[in-house]
Amino acid sequence: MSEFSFGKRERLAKRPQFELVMNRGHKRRIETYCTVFFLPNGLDRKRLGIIASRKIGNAVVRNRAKRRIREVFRHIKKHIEPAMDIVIISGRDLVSLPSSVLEKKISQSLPVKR
RNA sequence: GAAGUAAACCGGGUGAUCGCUGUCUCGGCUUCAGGUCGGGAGAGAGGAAAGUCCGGGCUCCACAGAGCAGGAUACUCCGUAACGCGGAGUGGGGGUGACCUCAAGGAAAGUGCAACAGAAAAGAAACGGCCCACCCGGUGGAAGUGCAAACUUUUAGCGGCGGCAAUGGUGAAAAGGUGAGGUAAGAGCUCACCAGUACCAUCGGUGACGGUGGUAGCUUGGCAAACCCUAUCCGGAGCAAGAUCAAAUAGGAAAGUGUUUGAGGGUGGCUCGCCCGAAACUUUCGGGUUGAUUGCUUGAGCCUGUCGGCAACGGCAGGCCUAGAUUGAUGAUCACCUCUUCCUUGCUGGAUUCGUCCAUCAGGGGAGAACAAAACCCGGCUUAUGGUUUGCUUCGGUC
Repeated sequence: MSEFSFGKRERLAKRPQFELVMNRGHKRRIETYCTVFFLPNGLDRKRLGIIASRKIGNAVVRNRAKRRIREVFRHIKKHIEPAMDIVIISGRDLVSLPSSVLEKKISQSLPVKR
């Protein structure tokens, strides 16, 4: 697997997994753009889940938000702590933000690889 | 050129890098199937994918059956798997016109409704008003008879009985309109013309209907997007349908009903019917699941040609395979091109209050590129939205 890929093994898929991270994990808000939760999972890889509710817009906007977060995660994932479950809740203003700025803001809020 | 009207088409393109989801394929590891890792090839949202408003396919409920209830539709013919959809027409209404538009059956089956205004809103009666010819009663005048009281006749006007529905500032709507005759006054009461209704004949049309001629009573209001009546159609639920596999709880406790005289279930309105059911079922308490595969994309499919048809559409021949996700796959970055708009520089032309302003062309820079994303699949409708082209109409200008 190449260093920028993002396959199914690296995703959170089920509702209980989401709830575990959001209840037990650390929470960081990045202004009005998004909210980040993270929790060590004891596995050999990190996993990402994205929530984009109907509040932020219609289906097109929600898809766009998910893709942008996924894109950022692909770029920054080699820098951050492995063995971590991460949940990102997209906010309303995230879509209008340039990706370089978004990438910087998210990577600052996550623990760096030791 | 401007304004309008109808229809058709497109839904940014190319390249590079990284990445996502299926399919096919090659190789490694493991293996009962298969899984996993890496590489390659090729595919990957829409005209509305949307709203979920109609209609169907498909699946299950019995083979989809009867009655009631309920719902939908409502000019004609055609198209279609079907429709509440489409096409072509007919008839109203609107527009100078191209064209647009119409929930377009029944109001002498019944029940109902009509604010305000108005005398009155529905078997035209009451009220105001008009008339008083006929019948009756007063009053005034005239004439006659009589000494007189009075009586008779006639006339004018009033009232009663009665006649009339033309008139009554309204109103969306007031019982055909105009003219003439007629009458006490009037009235389709009668007549002429016009409008409308019904029926008959005839011609054209598959038909809705239209043309022409005649007859009738002369005319019977509006609303059925009020109930209703008539005709036609509709069984219910939906891919979380349904099927298979695996795992888990396991045949737990209590109460009730019942074993052929049949409990209970299948079923989303009710009744019947039908099917399952020769034994279990229901309720409460307690416990446990809520995974994987399939359904799942070859279909009323798309394209091209040809034939039939005004058209919707259909027949035939050839070719093509074109998304199948499930926290839900199409994106990000960069470059160039296309379009729109703003700023700026310059040339040319025009105007000028000499400050500048307007138009065309060329260069540079910035910003923007709509509406909106499949979720079983089709046919429609509705709504949202950026453009391009073409036909036609009206008005204006030039030759």
